[in-house]
Amino acid sequence: MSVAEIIVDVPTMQTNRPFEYSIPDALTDVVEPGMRVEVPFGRGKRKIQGFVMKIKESSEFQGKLKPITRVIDLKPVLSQEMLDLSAWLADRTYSFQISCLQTMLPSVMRAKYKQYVVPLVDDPEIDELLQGQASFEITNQVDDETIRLINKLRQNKKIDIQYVVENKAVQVKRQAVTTDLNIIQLHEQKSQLRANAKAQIKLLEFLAAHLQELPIEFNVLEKDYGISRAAIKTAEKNGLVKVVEVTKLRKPVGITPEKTTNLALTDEQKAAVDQIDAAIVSETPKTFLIEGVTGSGKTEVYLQTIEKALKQEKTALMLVPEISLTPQMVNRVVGRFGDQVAVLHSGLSNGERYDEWTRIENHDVKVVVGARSAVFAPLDKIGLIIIDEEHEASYKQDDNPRYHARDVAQWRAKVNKCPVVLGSATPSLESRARAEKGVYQLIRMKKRINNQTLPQVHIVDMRDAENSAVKGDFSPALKAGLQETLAKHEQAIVLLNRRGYSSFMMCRECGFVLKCPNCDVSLTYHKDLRKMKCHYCGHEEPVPQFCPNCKSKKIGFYGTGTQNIEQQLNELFPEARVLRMDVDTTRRKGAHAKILQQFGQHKADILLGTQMIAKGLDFPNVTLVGVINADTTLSLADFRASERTFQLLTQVSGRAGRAEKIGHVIIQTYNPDHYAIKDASKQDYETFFKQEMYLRHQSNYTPYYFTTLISVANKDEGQTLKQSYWLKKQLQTALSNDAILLGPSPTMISRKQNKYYYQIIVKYKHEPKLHQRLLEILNGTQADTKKGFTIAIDNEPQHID
DNA sequence: AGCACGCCGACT
DNA sequence: GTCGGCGTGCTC
Repeated sequence: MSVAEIIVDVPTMQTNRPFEYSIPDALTDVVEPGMRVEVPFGRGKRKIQGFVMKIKESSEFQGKLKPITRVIDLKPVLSQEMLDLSAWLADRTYSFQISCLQTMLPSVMRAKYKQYVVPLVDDPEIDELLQGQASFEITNQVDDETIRLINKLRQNKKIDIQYVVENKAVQVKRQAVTTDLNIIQLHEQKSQLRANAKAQIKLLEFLAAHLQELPIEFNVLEKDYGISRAAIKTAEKNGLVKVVEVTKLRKPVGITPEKTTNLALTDEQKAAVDQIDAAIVSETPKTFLIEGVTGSGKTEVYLQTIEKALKQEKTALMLVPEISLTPQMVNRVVGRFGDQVAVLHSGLSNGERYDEWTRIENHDVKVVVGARSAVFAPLDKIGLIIIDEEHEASYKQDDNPRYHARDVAQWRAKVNKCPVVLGSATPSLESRARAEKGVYQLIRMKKRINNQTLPQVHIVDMRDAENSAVKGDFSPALKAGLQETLAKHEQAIVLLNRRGYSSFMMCRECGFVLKCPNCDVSLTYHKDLRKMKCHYCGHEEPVPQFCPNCKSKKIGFYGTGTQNIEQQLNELFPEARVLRMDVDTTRRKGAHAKILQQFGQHKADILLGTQMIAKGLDFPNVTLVGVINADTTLSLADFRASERTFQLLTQVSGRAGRAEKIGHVIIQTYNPDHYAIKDASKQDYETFFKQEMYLRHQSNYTPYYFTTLISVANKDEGQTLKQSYWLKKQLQTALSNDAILLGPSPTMISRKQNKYYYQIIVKYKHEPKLHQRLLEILNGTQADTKKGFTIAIDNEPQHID
């Protein structure tokens, strides 16, 4: 009898390993690795879902193996590649393998557990509970008293509890018509019908004409061809047709764009395509980094290399940040590859997402475009993986499993023997540094296609007298720029750089920002303590009354909202139509795309928004981009602050004047001399890279050091601190003297949902014992998790807050 | 997660 | 003495 190794759906540290089950005779040859099965688990009668990882002939287990009770899938839902990936991912992200397996599948495929009370004897108490029903479902809304009653009844063997594992994924089934008759038989049958059987004749004619497309759904026949249900039923009764059920995949609505063909390539594009094509053909799993200025035509390179992969009978995966997954972007890919493309974006309903997943799994598509989680698309024989805007922080998932899509892509590339292409105008420091070391192959694209000129960038020094005298947030220069743009009936984008809700202190006189003396990051204000604090080392100092640099009293907290700016715009330009795009106006599904569409159709003159308007949009009529406060990201208490600022400003500047009109960019800042702002205004990535690398080196940050962040949360602050210090000690004993251990320090919002948060940061170069120790810590603190401790380990965090 | 086992306090 | 609190440990 064969045995299956199964990862069970119990997300705890102690069950984070395979459990063995016997495969009953009836299921031999049915159970395969990658299938989901139902198994009994624990002492009770509880049944849970599990993933079959491996099948073997015998077991070492001392004890009696329980049998698999049921298979949930007819065929495996995960390939061997994905099963292997789940193990690697769990280890790397310090998460449960079951969570990794679950995240690879569409959310509707997550098991749903139900419990029912089934009566065993007649009893008045049971009757009251059942209310005349045959069974009673125990949901989490059942009150404690009823639970107690149920427990009592169970102990007295008066009732039983039945566990049901449900698969939520439901495909829409529709009735359809088909026939066994061939075309000649259909014509024979038709001739035998009475002349007044009009509907029957029409049906048979229709079938004869559409034999290739059978089965055809009832509702299509009814709506598009006027053939009634009654007519079909009659034909079925006479044995002319058959009625079958088809599973209809919900194809997300979308207008199929015009078919496009390859564009002519510039020399730079051609060189890029050639290098990548060569790697596709030779099946070399290396990583390319395309550093291409905005407008250098990266997308065309992606499209033509995807085409190459398809020509090699391979598939392709293209990842794009969620916010740039706009119709514009999608249409470019769908326009080139038509219905061979599946798009996975957040706008899909769970059902639609599942259906797209099924289409990929069935090999109905060859190209997948999607955001972060699309990296788990069930594609076979991948020939190319592209990650556009590779520097985007959203490629890292910020809850468990905390994976980075880039790492997963590279893992899959190795298995599939295919290249990975990372593309960005502003690569992340990590990636660019790896290219420097020759780990990645660097491809630079310095020229904009059609020799488009770069926009003219004006940096406005907000410390100047004429600017600091202004009441609102608009400098005279920006006001004049907007005025002029409106007069020419062109459009403008106004960016409010607002990230997080940290409040830091800045002097409006000299631009000085209060920083930590040890960590070189800005101090943030902690309301509860009324003090300025550092997130890294925990250093704290009182709130200054005057600027430590210039002694001015104009030092204060910094931060403005989009609504406030919108109001100012309305007052300054009452005739202008302003569209606001921020978290409030884009909460509804599809709202984001709708706003952009409206703006594209020139239904507004000014688009006002936060980061989300900076990404990959192409509006030819936009000739002015204004940045209200370039410094906000700069002053974040995060070592990536300069990098983020540079990226944002470069991206947003690229939005202006993409057509024949010259673009203008106006950047308002209190730090006009800061390298991130200066370099961004010149779109000079290389200079920025060198400067930033120097500073990262000075202060021991990524990419010179690896970072791991360990955070603890608990309702009791004292307990949290105690736990944090214990953790620090545990880490210390595993680390060499070269590692840097920071904290524990409270997080930016040290209290969230009545829980206190503390974090420890480990910076290291080579610590072979660290990984093992972190796993031990997770195991050792398992019991504490039950007591309300949340311990999270984040490998290479994207932001530290 | 659930469930059992087991060791302490407050009740018939 | 026993009922039941929840703290601890195991589940193939």
